[in-house]
Amino acid sequence: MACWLFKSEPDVFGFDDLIAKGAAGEQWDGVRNYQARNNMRAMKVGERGFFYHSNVGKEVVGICEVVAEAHPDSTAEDPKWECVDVKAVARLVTPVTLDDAKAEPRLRDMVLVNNSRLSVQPVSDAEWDVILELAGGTRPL
DNA sequence: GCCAACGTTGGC
DNA sequence: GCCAACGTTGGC
Repeated sequence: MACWLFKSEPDVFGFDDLIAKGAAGEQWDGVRNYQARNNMRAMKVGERGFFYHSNVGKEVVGICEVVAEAHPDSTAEDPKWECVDVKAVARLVTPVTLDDAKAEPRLRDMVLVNNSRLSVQPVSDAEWDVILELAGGTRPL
């Protein structure tokens, strides 16, 4: 199973906002970037992703799970823009900051470290495990 | 608030 | 199809 990373500004839509949506989750709308859209098209129900807070915090705070595969983004005028639905599943015990990720040699090639502008990113299995290790694991919502 | 990096647009 | 101009993102 592939792993992912979703970026959002907590001022606009943070992890707590996703938690508030409950088990039904929420569509990850607003993406207007082909690379990010293509990443969402590749997602399968049940795959998990990190939830990263950009600008404010600059840290990975939780884990979410895909509950609906890519479909047209209802907030877009052009149906070429698609999005998946995700729900929150767990918090990280300790958020992992961008600085933490940059300081970790095993995350040298992580997209988060190298391409800060991509809002939906693939994460390798190895990177996934390293982030969880740095986070000290997860705790239930 | 600034600016670098990146992606998209549109003129040629 | 190239590339300059422009807009946006996000770290600092």
